[in-house]
Amino acid sequence: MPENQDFDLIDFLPYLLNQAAEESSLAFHQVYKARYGMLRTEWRVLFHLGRYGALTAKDIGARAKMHKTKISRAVAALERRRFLTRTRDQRDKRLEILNLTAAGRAVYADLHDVARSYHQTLVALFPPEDAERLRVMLRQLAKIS
Amino acid sequence: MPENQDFDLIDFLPYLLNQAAEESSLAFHQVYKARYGMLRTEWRVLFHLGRYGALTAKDIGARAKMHKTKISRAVAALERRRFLTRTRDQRDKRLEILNLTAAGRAVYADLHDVARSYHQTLVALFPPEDAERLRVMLRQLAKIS
DNA sequence: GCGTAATAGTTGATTTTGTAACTAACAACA
DNA sequence: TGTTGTTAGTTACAAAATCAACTATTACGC
Repeated sequence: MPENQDFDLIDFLPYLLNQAAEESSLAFHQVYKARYGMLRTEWRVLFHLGRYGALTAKDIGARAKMHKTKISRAVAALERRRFLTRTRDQRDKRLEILNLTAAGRAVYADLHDVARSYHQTLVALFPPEDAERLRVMLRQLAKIS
Repeated sequence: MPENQDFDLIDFLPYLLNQAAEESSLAFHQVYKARYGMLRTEWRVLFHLGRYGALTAKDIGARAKMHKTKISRAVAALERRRFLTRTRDQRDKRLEILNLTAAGRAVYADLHDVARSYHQTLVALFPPEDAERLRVMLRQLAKIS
């Protein structure tokens, strides 16, 4: 059984993904940092709440694959800025239901627009069909269903 | 000019790339952590030295897009474990030429093999042609500055 | 119901990263 | 030559991530 002796670590998929992820995150990261002083964790929490509506920290953790301590601190930071509110679930008092405030939704709308246009410039690097295949493959690798 | 109103942040390319990168790095990360107690920065430095031979910290920074302080600390850690040695360049005494020791090369060979087989299981998720396109697209995304 | 295990979320201690200031060596040029 | 600017690399301090322990609540087995 022939081993592929040509394997080059420079093409190691996790490494390539990392490089592409870091490079492509950079420009957008500048925006939410400069405009709203947010960290990546905070942007992610905001994004999930804006995208899916009311969620608990646990829900966000499951969807975004973020550790609960990161979420806890991000939620606290967003609450301090009045971008979200917490409501104790009366059925299960361990749960906190998180909701964006009007201010939080405005930030979400703004960043959503920036993200869309940035996404489009990235995707324009490739023929539409390839871009679509990339999307599907990345989802598969991320195990998002 | 029609804006694409269907844009869904869940398909935001930097986000997808991040998720895919993290998910796909995980299993390999466990290996170098468990076997050699290495951090990701240390593995990256080792990988570049194993792949390209003698380099300076500056070279590694340019190739891996790592910040010099990360490299400095990773090099110090690898030196403590006797995985590499430093030699002052006599032409330019600011430069330190880094070389893997025999022990370092053995670690590199081991991890290279693990990476290769892991890479192959990942790539096997896709038809060869798609995998190749993925590789090309990721390289392109990694070069955006 | 009672005791034990599991879950949601927070907090504190430790580790790692990021930022900026620093040393030492080289380069450019008057 | 000497002054100024640049580069390689380290270190100190601040920010953030990770890990473990903790509280409060719910679920399960009996």
